[in-house]
Amino acid sequence: MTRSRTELKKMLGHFKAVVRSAGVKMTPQRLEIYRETARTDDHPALETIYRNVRAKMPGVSLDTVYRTLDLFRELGLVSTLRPLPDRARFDANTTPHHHYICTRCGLTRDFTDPKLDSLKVPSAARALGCIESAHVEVRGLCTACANDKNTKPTDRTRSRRTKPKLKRRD
Amino acid sequence: MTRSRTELKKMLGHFKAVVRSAGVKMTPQRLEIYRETARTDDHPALETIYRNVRAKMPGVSLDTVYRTLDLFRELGLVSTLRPLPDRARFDANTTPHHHYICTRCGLTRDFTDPKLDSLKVPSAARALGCIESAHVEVRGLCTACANDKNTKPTDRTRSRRTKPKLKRRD
DNA sequence: TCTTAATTAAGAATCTTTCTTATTTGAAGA
DNA sequence: TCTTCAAATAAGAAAGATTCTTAATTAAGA
Repeated sequence: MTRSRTELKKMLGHFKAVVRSAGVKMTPQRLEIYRETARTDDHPALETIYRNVRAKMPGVSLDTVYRTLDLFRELGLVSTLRPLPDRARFDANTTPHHHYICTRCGLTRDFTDPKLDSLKVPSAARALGCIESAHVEVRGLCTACANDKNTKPTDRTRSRRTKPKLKRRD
Repeated sequence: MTRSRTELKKMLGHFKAVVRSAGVKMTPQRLEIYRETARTDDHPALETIYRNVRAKMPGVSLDTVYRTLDLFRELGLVSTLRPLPDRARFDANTTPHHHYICTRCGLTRDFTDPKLDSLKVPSAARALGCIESAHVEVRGLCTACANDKNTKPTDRTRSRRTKPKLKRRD
């Protein structure tokens, strides 16, 4: 679903303000990658973004798209439907429950709550198709990560790319 | 968190019943992979399961773990924290909203609902760490997939591995 | 026990993600 | 506007994750 012209303009304005105040450079690549990500509400996969950006800017490298989307995520400009990077995780608990996920180390814990279990799926969702399951996903910084800056990431074999520190202003 | 012996025994019973009624073979590899997945509620990544299974059965191949967990998912014995296979998807909408995800084609749609937006995070979740966000994830078969058995998967470049059809009994 | 289709191991192939290096460039200050 | 330089980029290599191919093994029904 394509976003309206006015909505897109508003988002682009916000994008530019965030980039400026974060003290990172505004490049044509970043502008185009943001524009493409914001163009629709389809939640495009990275490969789709890459393909569409290249149609306009043939020289853009795949690595730039990875780096840029990761930067956008740090700046809060985009979110990902799962913590990136992470792998699929498996859950043998087939009873209704919900998840708490640490955005830093990937720790994933079940929690239950009677009120949430009987959660009503609104008609806006039911209109999209049949419902198989509904659960709440809570994200945050787990206690261990909050306490210890050096906690080892859980269940993650690959280390994060080293990035230059963001110079935050104001 | 290790599951209690009684709970594990109950889950193993369920596992065996499902395998039998689905008409698929019970193999030592499957039993061990299930046992390992059900042993804790840590939501292990595939690589963790593989490592632990190999400690007991050194010959098991990585491919078998992939195939087996995918089978378990089809049988409803395990769920994954994201539809498998899929890639990270990006979302430039930074306002509160929720997601509907089609388990077949990966279609991902936003929906909003005032009641869900003001969703209270229960203390069971708050005990695990600080809260950055909370949203509802609804899964099901989207209208297009329900209508058309040949809908093309959205935004997925790789085709699923061809699998033998499950012979369902009863 | 015998038979056979399902399942597996092994390794190759493919795809995804990250890293290294050399080059280019945005933007702040002269 | 010009200069400067840290930040950002392209290109390709490397590493890692996932799937496929093939041949051998095996679970489970006859």
